[in-house]
Amino acid sequence: MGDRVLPARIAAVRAFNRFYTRHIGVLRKDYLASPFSLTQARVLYELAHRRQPTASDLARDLDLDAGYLSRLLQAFEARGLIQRTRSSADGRQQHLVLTRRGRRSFAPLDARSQRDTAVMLRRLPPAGQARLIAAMRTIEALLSAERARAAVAGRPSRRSAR
Amino acid sequence: MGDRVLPARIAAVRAFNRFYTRHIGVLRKDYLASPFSLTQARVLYELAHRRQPTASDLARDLDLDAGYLSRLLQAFEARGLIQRTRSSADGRQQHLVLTRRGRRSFAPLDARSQRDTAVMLRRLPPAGQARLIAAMRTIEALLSAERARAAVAGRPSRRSAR
DNA sequence: CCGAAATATTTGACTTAAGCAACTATCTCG
DNA sequence: CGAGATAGTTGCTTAAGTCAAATATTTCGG
Repeated sequence: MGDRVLPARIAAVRAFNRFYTRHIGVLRKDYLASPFSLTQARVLYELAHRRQPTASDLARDLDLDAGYLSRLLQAFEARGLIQRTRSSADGRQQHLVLTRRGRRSFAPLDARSQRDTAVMLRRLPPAGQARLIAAMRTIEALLSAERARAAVAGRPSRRSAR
Repeated sequence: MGDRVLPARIAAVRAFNRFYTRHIGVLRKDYLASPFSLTQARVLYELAHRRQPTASDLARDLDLDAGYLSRLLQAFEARGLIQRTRSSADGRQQHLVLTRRGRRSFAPLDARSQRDTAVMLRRLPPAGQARLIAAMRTIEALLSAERARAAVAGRPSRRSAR
């Protein structure tokens, strides 16, 4: 198993990771005005876009510690943002749903993120926008295909490499 | 100033941001084995790749709190990883340099990140690698041009919108 | 050159985020 | 049934990050 990957390519990927780390950090700052942390916002986003996920669904997909998430959800419930109902199929799990109030709280956050993204895009000419998005799609496609391959390579039938 | 940005484009960008947030989170995990946190690693990286930056250079570029950074640097100095010398040009600032020991400590971290990136790239066919990197370059170019434009639009001569 | 305002860094006090391990309640399956 | 798995909770601890006040220098108008 030789190296075979051009150093320049490695450097380019790492440069991008640094760049985007910073970029996402900037976005993170923008969330600061809201009453939610970035992690909370990510959880709310998932809750808003799925049908009745369980806590472990969220923990797995957002890669959050179960204990941390549990407390986070407790706080959401205390604030009346979500409702939790024990699964009838499996009594250990609970299905999570945003309440009307939860949706109302999340809406401005989502709207703001949408607006900020629009502002950013508007600074680019339409052709630039298209190129940006095409590039993003390319990366997503390549990296997720890559990750699938890695999973197969890792172990034939395990759920995650915890 | 109308909206004018296609909703599908906004959604695509936001999807990518979520995707990459997760992706970077995974990378973050990989750093856990090292004796440095992600932020520490980022600081070390900057120290390794610049000539005598000041603390405020780092704080600005990595978007770190000055107080937090100050303590971080103190710890590095205590561990003998960096040396700080007061600037002769401006006595308030100090120039930071990695010591030999600092470089030695950083080397394996850097090597590991390099190796991990290589592993990831190796899973893609060469053409895929090229497409990935081209896409990354495209995004970097578009977003940094965009940011420059935003700065100009914001205020004609301010250093940052703190 | 003086003094006000700006800048770089430090320090103290505090809040929040996150991680780990142990524990309870359910479920699965031979 | 009984030995693991799995879902979620709780207690405990540490790391990360924030904020404000303080100190030392520098800059610059008048």
